[in-house]
Amino acid sequence: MTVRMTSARKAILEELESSKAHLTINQIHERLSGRLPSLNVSTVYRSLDFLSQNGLISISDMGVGTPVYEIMKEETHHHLVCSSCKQVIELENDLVAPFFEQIEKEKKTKVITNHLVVFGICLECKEY
Amino acid sequence: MTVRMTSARKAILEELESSKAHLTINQIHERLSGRLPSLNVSTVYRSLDFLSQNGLISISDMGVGTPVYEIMKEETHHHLVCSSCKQVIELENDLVAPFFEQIEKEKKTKVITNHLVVFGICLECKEY
DNA sequence: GATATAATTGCAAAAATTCGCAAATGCAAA
DNA sequence: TTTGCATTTGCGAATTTTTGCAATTATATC
Repeated sequence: MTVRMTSARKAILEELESSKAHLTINQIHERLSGRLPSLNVSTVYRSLDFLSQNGLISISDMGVGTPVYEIMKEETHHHLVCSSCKQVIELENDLVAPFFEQIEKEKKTKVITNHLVVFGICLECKEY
Repeated sequence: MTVRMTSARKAILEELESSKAHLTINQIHERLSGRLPSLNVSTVYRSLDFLSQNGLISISDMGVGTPVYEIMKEETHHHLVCSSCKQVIELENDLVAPFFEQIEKEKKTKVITNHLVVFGICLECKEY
């Protein structure tokens, strides 16, 4: 089983790379349809699945209804999402890394959650 | 807007309560069709959504393809899922609570993630 | 470069999930 | 208990996601 870097996969990676954003399936498909007019949605689904299985992109539920996809760089990054206003707050690696290390130590495992999403209520929403 | 405890919602809660397991939508619908023969799938979807919005159940992606639902008790509980063998390992609250407290302190937020799922590679799978 | 072959894609059909709306049903107030 | 009414449900249709299979296309080998 040899892995192929096909035009669909390459285009998806490039799009995620340049936009540096959380994109939904539809956004990805739309943005690519100019370049690859015959690109089928099912191929987008399968490609995203493949890329995430291989650690090149991350899939996350950010509470917007559908999962969002984003490029994965060396550095992991994590978010707190406000369940009320949907605001996304960054969780610095310094905050998360010690927690992962603790899990690895106590459970003798290797944590590979590259994009942790924690839900909560932000400061502004708490006040009301 | 008054909230109603309807027969569908009650049945779902009871089923999740007694099975104390992570169940998929289909499992829930099947198990309830004896009691509530005319229960429609769309009602199951809507009820699960309602119950999780109101903090009575939790929805989690445990890496099995579809989300799983489970009853929420006072105590939160968390899991480590092995991406390779899909084994589910418990993460004790003592391990997770300090992390959440740290987030709350630094970000002035209230964390309401009642079922944190962290992915990784378990001890057994690491050895191969 | 050309060729062989297994991995990937497009397409159409199936399955899963969501949605609008009229009918049914809990709950509040009498 | 009964009534009034807003919430919820079932149903059918729309939309989204998954799947099987034949055609296409990347890559390894010559």
